[in-house]
Amino acid sequence: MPISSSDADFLQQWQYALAPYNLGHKLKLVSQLMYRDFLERLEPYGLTPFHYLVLCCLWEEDGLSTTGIADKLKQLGATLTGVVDRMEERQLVIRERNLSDRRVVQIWLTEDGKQLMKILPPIGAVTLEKATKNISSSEQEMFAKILDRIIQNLS
Amino acid sequence: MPISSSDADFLQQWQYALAPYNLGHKLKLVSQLMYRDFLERLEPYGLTPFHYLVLCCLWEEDGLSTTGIADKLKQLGATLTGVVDRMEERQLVIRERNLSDRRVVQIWLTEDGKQLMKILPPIGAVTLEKATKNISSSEQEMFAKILDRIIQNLS
DNA sequence: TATTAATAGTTAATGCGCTAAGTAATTAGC
DNA sequence: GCTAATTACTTAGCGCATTAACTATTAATA
Repeated sequence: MPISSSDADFLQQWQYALAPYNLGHKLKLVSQLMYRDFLERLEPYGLTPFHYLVLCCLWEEDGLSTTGIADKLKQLGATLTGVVDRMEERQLVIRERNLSDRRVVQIWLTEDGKQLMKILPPIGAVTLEKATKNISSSEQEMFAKILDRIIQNLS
Repeated sequence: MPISSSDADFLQQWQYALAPYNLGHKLKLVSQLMYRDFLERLEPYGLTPFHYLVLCCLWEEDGLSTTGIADKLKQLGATLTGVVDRMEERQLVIRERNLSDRRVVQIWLTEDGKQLMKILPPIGAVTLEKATKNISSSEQEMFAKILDRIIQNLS
């Protein structure tokens, strides 16, 4: 049974909500394309974009708890467990139980993790600049503000 | 060894590239928040946002090949294999080898898959409207155009 | 001070998403 | 018309991401 013309009319009505045209899919795509580009640039270091996110948090404030990082990045604790496991294997960080509250696990940069502070941010900037090369500062600013509003709307 | 003031200066220089403040992370977050919201609304149907994407493609053109869908959604073929596997298990689609080119696998909607055309688009629209409730049409239009430019830049 | 509730973190199961390698089938080049 | 290259798809292995259930610890309360 082919799609009838009344079905086509129905779809037309909702076109703004249909992939691959809708905003949600475009956002997914942009996020994914930036992920792919950055992942490729990180490949020589055996790191992932998520490792970079966690390192950024720790460069700003070393010794954060698992929940502290999860909150900062708005990610789930269960996700952090796996990521920090792999970062610990790669000797980027070490885990340490907080003595005054033994439920808390604090995460500390190793010397390797600290050294990457000089290396990774410029690499992240390359992906960012490739993505926004023909977009003016004022456009980028407006764009970022709309992203913030959507984050508010859905949080 | 605490972060020294010269390290702090260095980070300052790259702040636009550092999570959780940079554009890449915000884009990831928005994409993720829309995914979560939509996934929750789809839960009663046992579907995922990716199933919706594939269904949208087939509602527009039934019988697309695996590669046809992958291209439309800019996803990798290997990803589609798994997603279509699960959609076939849930009897949303069936796979069929193309007789004139037996490398090609065509994907056809089942009756269930067709029926969802009347149900899912309004649900997707709810997530979309929640995300953009306080964003004017002209802002949304500009926003979407910037997304398209970034997609071009990274494709 | 026992009991209960809340919090921090982990584990397990499932579903994307990536790369790399593998299998068939088809097309191009000689 | 044989060989080599290309194309379509699948598989396997690993890294997120989500939910739900679970352990350990701390806080709240009767």
